[in-house]
Amino acid sequence: MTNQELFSISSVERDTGLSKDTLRVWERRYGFPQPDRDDNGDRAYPREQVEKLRLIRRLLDQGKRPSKVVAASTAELVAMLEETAVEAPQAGDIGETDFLRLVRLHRSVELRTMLQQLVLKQGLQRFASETVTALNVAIGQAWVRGELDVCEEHLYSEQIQNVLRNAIGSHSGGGSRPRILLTTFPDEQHGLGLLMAEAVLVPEGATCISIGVQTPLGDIRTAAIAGQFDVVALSFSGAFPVRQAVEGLNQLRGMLPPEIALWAGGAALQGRRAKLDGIRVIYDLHDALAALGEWRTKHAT
Amino acid sequence: MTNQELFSISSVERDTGLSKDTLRVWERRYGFPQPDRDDNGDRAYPREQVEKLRLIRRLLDQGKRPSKVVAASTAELVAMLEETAVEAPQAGDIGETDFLRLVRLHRSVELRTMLQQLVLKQGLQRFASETVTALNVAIGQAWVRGELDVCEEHLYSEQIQNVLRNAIGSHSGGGSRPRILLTTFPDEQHGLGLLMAEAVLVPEGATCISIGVQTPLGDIRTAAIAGQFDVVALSFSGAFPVRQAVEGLNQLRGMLPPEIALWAGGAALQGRRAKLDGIRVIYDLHDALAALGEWRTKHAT
DNA sequence: TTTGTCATTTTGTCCAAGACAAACGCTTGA
DNA sequence: TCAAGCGTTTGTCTTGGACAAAATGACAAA
Repeated sequence: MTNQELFSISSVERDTGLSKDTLRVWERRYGFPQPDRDDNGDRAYPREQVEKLRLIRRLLDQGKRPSKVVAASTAELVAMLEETAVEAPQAGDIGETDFLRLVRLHRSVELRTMLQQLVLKQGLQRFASETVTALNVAIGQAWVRGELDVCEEHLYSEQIQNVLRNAIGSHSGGGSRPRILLTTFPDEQHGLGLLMAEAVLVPEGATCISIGVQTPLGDIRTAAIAGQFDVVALSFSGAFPVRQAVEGLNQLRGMLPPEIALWAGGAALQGRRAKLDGIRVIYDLHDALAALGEWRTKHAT
Repeated sequence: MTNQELFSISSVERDTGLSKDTLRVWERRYGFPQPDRDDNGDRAYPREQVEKLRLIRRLLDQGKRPSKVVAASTAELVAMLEETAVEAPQAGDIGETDFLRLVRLHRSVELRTMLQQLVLKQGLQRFASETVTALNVAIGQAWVRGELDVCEEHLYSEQIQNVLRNAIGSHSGGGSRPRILLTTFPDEQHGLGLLMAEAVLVPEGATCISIGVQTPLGDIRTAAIAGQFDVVALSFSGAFPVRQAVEGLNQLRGMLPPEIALWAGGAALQGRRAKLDGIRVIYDLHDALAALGEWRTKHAT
């Protein structure tokens, strides 16, 4: 499968997140990718094409259209990526360069120490809402520039998780209200947003229960009712199709009893607000605090 | 997509882990599943067929052959599953019934408290190597019996992760040897095994760095060398195809410099030992301790 | 009894080209 | 400024055939 420098269509599907069908139809329509064939007539993708596909994937996630990018040259793709790169919000007390250096050099222990010190210095809430957000952007950009490999991205993600989960754990709240259920829809894989939300809400005394990613709608409803939750909070990464998010949210709103609030946040929803009756859209992590305040005002006994 | 009680072929692929191709070819060959069709002529799987597919998946993971199970009735499947159900190892200080009750009732806070108390009482190592193992089995069996839904499985997994990560974090070792890199192969999604291994090894003073799941082989090599690791440890869940594991391990062994040890553990490897020259197979978590001892003896200065 | 080789099923994945609905982006009209 | 209409783009689903890798079973040799 991973022989030498050639990848099967399954490997490419896994590595790029593009379905086999999509890969085949792009080849037919745009002439790219154009894999070799092995003895069996099966597609065999050279490494460079797979890497180009990853760049394309990135651009699609940013909203570009396939017809504009799939046929473009690698140089053009890189140019587009650097053009659309948002300027990173300042990471506050952290030298972004130093940070990236630690990730790139696999200095995992130092990386973790540094993150933990930041938590202590800034407090959990500010760390999650500002620093982690900024670091995510920095990592994303470095990835676009080809400065990181998969493994380094993983390392970063693991260490952030460790630090956040540890810090959240030490805030063991006493079960006060509201009780918030955190999760994502079935097609969403990224769970870091949930952890960041938890990090902001738990210090305020909310009881947060995360049930991880990819929960079917019916199960969310069951869990929310059985667990006597006050709020169900969903997270959507930038890659999540907006349409699907809106549709699913409205459907879930109809399934939940009206006394359970529904919150939705994440990159996919930034700038959207229409067609979401009865749903509180969370625009950033500070806004999550505002939403919590609103809920408490409304439910003050 | 998830309208009412009907699921698209994509949803079923996601929920069961069976590829679209497999679903279609089973329908052609064995007459099951036999989905309805929507207005567009697309397959629309009723909920009960999806659930039956999950039972089948479970049996396949246990080594049954598709021809024997795909055409069988639901009752027969359940019978097979209960027959092959291994008797659960005793969970030690925990009433398994009590535990399952907490998961099933979504008493997440109590669940977490109970787990944390167990860690304190048993110590992290015994907790990970005995209790968590037993609980995993209990959860798996309850799931087969249809007593749990996806969401409850997620809840359990999240809470275990929280407790383990917290406990590991408080053992912050001082960077002593060996330095162990923990990860899984690209097709492996389950990361709990990594965390359990970490929980056993960290209290012994090893420096464990987990880079999460699904790391390409080339990246593992790069990370191992760049991070100056002494050991690379891989985890394989029961669902992982043995053949692929052995092949990948041998390939990785060839890519790594000989001074870096390679350890492999997890349900998929239990009972295997052939064709793994230069690889230390870890049969259970106690054995991980033995492997650590061996390494230290060999590298004593 | 165990071990190794061979032939025979079984089984998952891949291919091709066509079809179509949903989403997009544009223009038009209020 | 927003809503509605209309081509165009685009991902997913379809069918049926093909084939290699894996599992099984039969048989011979150590």
